[in-house]
Amino acid sequence: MSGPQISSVWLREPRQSARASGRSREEIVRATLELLDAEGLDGLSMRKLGAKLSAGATSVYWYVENKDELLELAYDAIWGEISLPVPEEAGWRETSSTFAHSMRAVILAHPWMAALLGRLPALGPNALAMADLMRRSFRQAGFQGLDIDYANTTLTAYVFGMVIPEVAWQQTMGAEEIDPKEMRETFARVAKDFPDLLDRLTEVNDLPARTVREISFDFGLVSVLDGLEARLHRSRESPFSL
Amino acid sequence: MSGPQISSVWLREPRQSARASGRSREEIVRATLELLDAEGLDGLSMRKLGAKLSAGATSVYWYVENKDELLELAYDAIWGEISLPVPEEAGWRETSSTFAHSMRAVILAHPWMAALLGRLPALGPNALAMADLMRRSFRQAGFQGLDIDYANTTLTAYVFGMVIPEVAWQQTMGAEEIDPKEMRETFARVAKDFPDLLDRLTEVNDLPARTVREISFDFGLVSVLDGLEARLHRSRESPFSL
DNA sequence: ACCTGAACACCGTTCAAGT
DNA sequence: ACCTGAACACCGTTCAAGT
Repeated sequence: MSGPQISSVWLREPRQSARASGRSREEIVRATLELLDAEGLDGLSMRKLGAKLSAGATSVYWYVENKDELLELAYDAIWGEISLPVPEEAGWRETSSTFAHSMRAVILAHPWMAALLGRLPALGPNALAMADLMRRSFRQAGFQGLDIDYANTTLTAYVFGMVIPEVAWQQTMGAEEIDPKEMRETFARVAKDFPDLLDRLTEVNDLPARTVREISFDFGLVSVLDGLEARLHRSRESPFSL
Repeated sequence: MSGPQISSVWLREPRQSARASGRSREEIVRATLELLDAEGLDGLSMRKLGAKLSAGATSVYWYVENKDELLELAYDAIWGEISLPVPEEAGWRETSSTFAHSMRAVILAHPWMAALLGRLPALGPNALAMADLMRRSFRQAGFQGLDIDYANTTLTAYVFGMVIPEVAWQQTMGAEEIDPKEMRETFARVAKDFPDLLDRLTEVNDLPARTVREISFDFGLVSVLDGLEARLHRSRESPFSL
């Protein structure tokens, strides 16, 4: 009847009784998010969370099988902060673009998310709603069958892959004020045998790093969308080519 | 003279004396890689590594400032496994494609890499050599100035973003044999309110998951390269448009 | 120059016991 | 139904001390 399953909070019934006398799931998630936002992923421990809830060190284990389940709850809660247009009105390019930018913004605002991206099952209601909407958008664009999924995966991969290093960078820079001039010198020393890398140093004319990252994000996003659009046109010409 | 720096093994002199009487860096890295490949990222601890080197629990701290430095060494060692064509001969599309596929293969072979992608500074010799070669490739393609960097970042982000979830998936599936039929039923239950997501279930006609992931990777890769190429043509027509 | 061991301040998780 | 505390088996890192 039941072999091993993917293990996820969302695949089992909450242990709570109907007439909850204990803590509610929202209460626990709220405390978890506060801890994560304040102290980062390493700052969240079951003991601290217990304390924050004025409970024992291991009380949370009654509500949650393990720490990963807790993170799943927090993870999905954050996806709830993303708001997307109606694809049938906005069109697939604008929907994709809004999706990408707003995902980026939300992750930068909750940097602990970066370490979770792609690592936790995304089966919560908010994640599912997003996935559903994005599929609608790509279907409406003209993709069919598995291509809907591939297009969505491509876009999401791009966003994940851009934002993860961006968070790391933000973290490093935020830690202590780093002198950009000195950083450049250090880099020049390390890269001394790599002429093409050194060229970059002359090319980063003094735009603020944040601006460069935003331009970079847009550059790649437009490329990805252009690439998807090109495929769309090709498959329209010969819909059975693959 | 010296403010705070980015902290990296590659930015300081190795503590070793000229006539090394102790362990060599290679020895330590080799042991680290063995531990990581055998037991994963969580399986690596300073104590276990000490034991593997027939040394005390904290001996490695003489060679390395902290665990992150150790991971930096392992990280760069893996990039050494990637071999790329000469871009001037292969052309930028083939170079990019080889880069992407071989990066993916190497990470899937060393799954612990996934958690490190984009999180550690990539300042080791192998990482720098790769970055240098990819810049050469994109410059030769016709990109100029910061666009060289943007193109490279876009491609790398795509690969990172695709591979991270793939490793997670591989991990889940490898752990215990999961019945695909049952998984599908479970998913149908969770996604019952999302019509477009449910459609996917009918579309994943029984291709093996591994094949689907490979097709998916290629789909996205071609899209990204097409998108970059489109930009290349645009900027050739009006090179000063941006 | 290189290595050790004890010690500090933590972890996640289990489980018997309480109410 | 919900919570507690002790206990287990770990961590990374510091540091005085050894050779």
